[in-house]
Amino acid sequence: MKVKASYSTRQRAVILDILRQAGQPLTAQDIHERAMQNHAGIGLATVYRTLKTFISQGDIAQVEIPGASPCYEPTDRGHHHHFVCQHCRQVFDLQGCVHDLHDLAPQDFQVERHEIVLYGVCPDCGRDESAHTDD
Amino acid sequence: MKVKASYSTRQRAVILDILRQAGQPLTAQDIHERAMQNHAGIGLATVYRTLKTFISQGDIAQVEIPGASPCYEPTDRGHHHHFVCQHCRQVFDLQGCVHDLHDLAPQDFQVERHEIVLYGVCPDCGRDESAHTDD
DNA sequence: CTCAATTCGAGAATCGATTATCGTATTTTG
DNA sequence: CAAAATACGATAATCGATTCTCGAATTGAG
Repeated sequence: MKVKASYSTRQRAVILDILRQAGQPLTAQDIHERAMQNHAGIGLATVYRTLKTFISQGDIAQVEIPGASPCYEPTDRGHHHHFVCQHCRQVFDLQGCVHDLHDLAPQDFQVERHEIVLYGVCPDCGRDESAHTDD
Repeated sequence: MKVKASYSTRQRAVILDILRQAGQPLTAQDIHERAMQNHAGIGLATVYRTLKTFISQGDIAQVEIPGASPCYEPTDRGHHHHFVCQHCRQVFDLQGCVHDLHDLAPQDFQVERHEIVLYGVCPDCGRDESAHTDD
């Protein structure tokens, strides 16, 4: 059973690059839009196909955030968590973690991993907010 | 603008009761199934309609968990978090919380709330697992 | 360069969750 | 109990995310 060959294409390079440059998780839509801007002509289907390929190769991970669309990010960023801006819906990476986290579960639960998501207002939107006082 | 009246119906009582008895967040499907068992004849549409009503009244809250279907739970349980069993996909309530959590975000982010989700194996599935050693 | 393998693009199709539709049934009010 | 307001049930429709389809284009080996 030989592993199916994998061609290196412009599209794949672009998508991986976008994700690496981003510094924050992006949705498939985000990636698609940026790909269209930077280098015209990448179909949404291709974005999904490519993400899938990279995910199975372990280069990219899907990030699911309650209240946000599924995002994708490179796997080389180590353990970290996320912040979701309730204004612009963007997802940001956070550094660090907290301990004692697994103690939240009773003894008879085996905890294998955890997710932490902070919600609030990002710096950009915070600036707007103080000006508008809207929402 | 008067607030729309709200009739008290068998269906609403049943749904709220199911949710209160459950002790853990349930999906709309879960609720529907249990409602069918306990008291025949509650449509899925009614489940959603009723959840929506209760949510707007503040009696029920929707719980979104990455990797799980949207769940619903009574709001009278105070601040708590959740555990998702990677085997049976059930969502459990956890008591307690951790501090220093909001420090994860840089100063210029306004943190308003947070979510913590632990993933692992629940007691029931852990028992099975040790017997089968499968998965 | 040539050919076979692989990938692409655009749009249709699918999927799970949720909402809308509409005729019927139930709850309130008096 | 009668009438009006509200809710129900079954199913079709919708929604966002993702996958599939298939003819055209690109890539890698020789």
